[in-house]
Amino acid sequence: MTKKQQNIFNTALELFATDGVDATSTSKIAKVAGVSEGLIFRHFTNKEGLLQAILTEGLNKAHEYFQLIQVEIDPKTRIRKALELPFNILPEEYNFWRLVYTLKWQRGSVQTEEMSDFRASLADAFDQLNYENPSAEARLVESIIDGIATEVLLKDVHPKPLLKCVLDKYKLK
Amino acid sequence: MTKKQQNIFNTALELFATDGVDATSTSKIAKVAGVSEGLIFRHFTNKEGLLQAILTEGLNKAHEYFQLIQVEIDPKTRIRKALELPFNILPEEYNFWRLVYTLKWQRGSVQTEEMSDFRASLADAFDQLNYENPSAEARLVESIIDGIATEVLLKDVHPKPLLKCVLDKYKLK
DNA sequence: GTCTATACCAGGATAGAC
DNA sequence: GTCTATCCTGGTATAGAC
Repeated sequence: MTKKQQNIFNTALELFATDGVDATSTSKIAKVAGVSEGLIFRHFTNKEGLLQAILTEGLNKAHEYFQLIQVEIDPKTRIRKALELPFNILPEEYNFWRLVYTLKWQRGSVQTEEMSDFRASLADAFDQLNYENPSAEARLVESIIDGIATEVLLKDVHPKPLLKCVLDKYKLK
Repeated sequence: MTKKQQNIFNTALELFATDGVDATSTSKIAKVAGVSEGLIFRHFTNKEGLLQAILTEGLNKAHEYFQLIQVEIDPKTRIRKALELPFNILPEEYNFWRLVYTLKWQRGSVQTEEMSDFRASLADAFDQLNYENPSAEARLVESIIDGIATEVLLKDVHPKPLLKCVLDKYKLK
């Protein structure tokens, strides 16, 4: 990736995340990135291509995080690490996740394959701990993660006190 | 509201919710609603006015739900009713809530005034029950509600098993 | 790799007739 | 209250020069 290509990539991510993909024009991306509009299309074919480039790059990284949790053998630790996920989002990753959460509502959730692995490994953990309904528990954890992530990404306050409350509910600590 | 005005209102809500506001053109709304495009502007001034009309109508109804919870005196019942919220969304209301959740990510959450009342009444409930950090608990409940609502609205499965799991965490039954 | 110029179309919005 | 016709802007995308 050349310098200017990176510029396009980064400003597009920023603008897509804050204003939404549809509300972000290629001309604005070019202007903010300090680049000619034509260059966007040279490098990324079209606006959709630019979006896809951003998504695949970010999802690869994200995939690693999820993997790190699934390899955890102790069920309690696995659940705890999952619940800690939204509290460990790095500031550099905010834009990406805001984009992902926005897109959920229009294009359907991005990538379902690795997410179902993640859910399965959570259900397995709850099963080991003899919870009554492991798969429901797994779905609940996912929902809680989503809910807290939303709070973190939108309110921009790092809500450490919340973590204590959640872990408490699961008698982890 | 005349018949056609209602048509515009309803199809706009539907399209806004599924495709997003920006991706929904006034011409498409007109076409689907079986109405001339000009009529939209006669009735709602502009696209933004149409959106606002939809939002204020829906938020008034929503406000009532929240009020119903806040008047509940027993703290346990109040918390339980709050947590039940996402499970009681009516199918007719799906589009509205999908729209609201979408807009969160671009325009900032719609109306913060009545929501902070709601949060305060939750914190108060936790306070009465001698929880360690009532305000954090209140925020957590809100996050859980948001997370589950997302699950309900996007996956379109009514996840009753989840309810049992959540109530369990709060020792409500 | 990058820029300028430009084609082309679609979107929001208005005017005026019925 | 409703429709048709139309204007104008701005958005996506391409061509060709440097």
